[in-house]
Amino acid sequence: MSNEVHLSRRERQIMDVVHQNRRATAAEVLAALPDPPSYSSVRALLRILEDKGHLKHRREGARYVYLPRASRETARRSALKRVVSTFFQGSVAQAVAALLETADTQLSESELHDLQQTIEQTRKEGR
Amino acid sequence: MSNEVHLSRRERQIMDVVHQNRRATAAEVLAALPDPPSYSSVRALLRILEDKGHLKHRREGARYVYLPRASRETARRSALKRVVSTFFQGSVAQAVAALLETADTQLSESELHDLQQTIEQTRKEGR
DNA sequence: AATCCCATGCTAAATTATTAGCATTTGCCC
DNA sequence: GGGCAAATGCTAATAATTTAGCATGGGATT
Repeated sequence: MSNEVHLSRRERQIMDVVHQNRRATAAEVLAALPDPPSYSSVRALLRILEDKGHLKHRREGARYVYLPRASRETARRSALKRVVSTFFQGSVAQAVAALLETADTQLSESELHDLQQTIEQTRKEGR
Repeated sequence: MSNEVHLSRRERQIMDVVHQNRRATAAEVLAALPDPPSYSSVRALLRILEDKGHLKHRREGARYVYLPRASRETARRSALKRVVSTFFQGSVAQAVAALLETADTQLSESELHDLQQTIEQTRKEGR
């Protein structure tokens, strides 16, 4: 095993499922995986991800519920950071602009309003 | 070979390098890779990525320069989309907010101004 | 045009990742 | 408490990825 920070294909798919659901059992992961392998394989990978420190689990009745070990905030930040640095040459402003220009996302009036507030506040805080 | 849309670990690393630089030679990819393998390995992977349709190359003097086959816009959109759906439950607004709150990014006054303009325009366009 | 340097093409071997099987454990319901 | 259903632990086989070696070709400089 590479034991690096970089996940393998399946490992990443599984982490994505767990992040998307916040938490997931082996059965849930299996159901959400593309080209799903056997139940057994999913469990093996969950164990590997836990060994590597990416997941932790809690017993819940008879089964294990897996959760990301890193906080939601941390995971979000690092995912965004990667995208901004890889695809936007580090420009947060450009990334935000691209998000806003995404055609298939309908931002509600109130969401837009909130964003303006956020930006206004950011400006005032002088960052 | 999996031939799926999902890239392997090295494949992904290499695509990231190419995206970050917009274009890259084998030597440049090698220099940018973590835990760099041999030159030969990098070239093999570049060829695989080309076979899979993720990269194309141009001859430039004696060497090949590799470029993403998908347009920059497309690549950006799909990267953002994945992050938003995986980590933000599909909420673009939350993703934008998170980008703005990232502590280690200094947004200049003028960038913030531009963003406000963009949002203003988005509101006017009624999306 | 010969030579040197640095590039590529191809292929086989080594390493990692992925998979499923079987044995065992756990919880629940009767 | 016994038995059933459904979970986990472990391990070995298979498949995919990753690697490097060796042969070959191109281009610039002399």
